Amino acid sequence: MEDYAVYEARAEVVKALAHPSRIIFVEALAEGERCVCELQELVDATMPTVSRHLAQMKNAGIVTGRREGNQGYYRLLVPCIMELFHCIDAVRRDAAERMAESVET
Amino acid sequence: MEDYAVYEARAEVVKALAHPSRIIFVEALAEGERCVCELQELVDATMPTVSRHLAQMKNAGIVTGRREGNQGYYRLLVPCIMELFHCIDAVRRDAAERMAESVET
DNA sequence: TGCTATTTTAGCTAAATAGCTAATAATGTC
DNA sequence: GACATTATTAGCTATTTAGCTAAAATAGCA
Repeated sequence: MEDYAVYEARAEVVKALAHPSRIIFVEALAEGERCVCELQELVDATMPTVSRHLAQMKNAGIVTGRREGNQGYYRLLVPCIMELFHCIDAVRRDAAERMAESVET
Repeated sequence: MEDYAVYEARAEVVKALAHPSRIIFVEALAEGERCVCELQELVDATMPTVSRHLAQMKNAGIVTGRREGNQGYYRLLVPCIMELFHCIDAVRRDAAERMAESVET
């Protein structure tokens, strides 16, 4: 309760990952820099929507953007975020196992 | 785009962590099982609100709950989630450094 | 300058999330 | 059974988030 700001800050970063499209972007950016147009092709959304997602991720400090010519490029600032997804996939597998068990029981 | 469901599922788990109170609960539960009343004391919210947060986390497969007497106990199912917070704190430190640099420059 | 391509911002609406109070369950005790 | 305690669920309102279209930047090129 005392340094609640720390938890709010953490939540901001987590929120910046809490959307299917943004997770897809992180996964793509983990392999290297991508331009906005490439990222758009990965999801079913308009360019403005993609741009806003990227802005949110940038604001949270997850990615950084640069401009080259008339197109924008983004790259992942924190590769360790990929480990999170491995962890999450483990969570999901565990949940699936518990479901299976409870059916048996 | 083809197995979009995987990304939606991941997003559900991430969303279940995307709130200051829920992050506080995860941190507390990382140290061991806690009853609902103990968790409530950690945050500024009513019992129903705490209960809903815990239900969401349970639904996402992050925690599991049991009843003993007339009080409920929860425990963390996936300790690796704590690594996420270390990663996030690193993200925040990096962001702070970049801020400092951009001021100098 | 005028035109095109790419990205971002503005302004709006619809949907999701978070919180409360009140009501209901579930247990334990007298 | 009556009552107290703890937790959950229901029903509601306020805030936040996500998406779109339209408009505005930004950069390249004729």
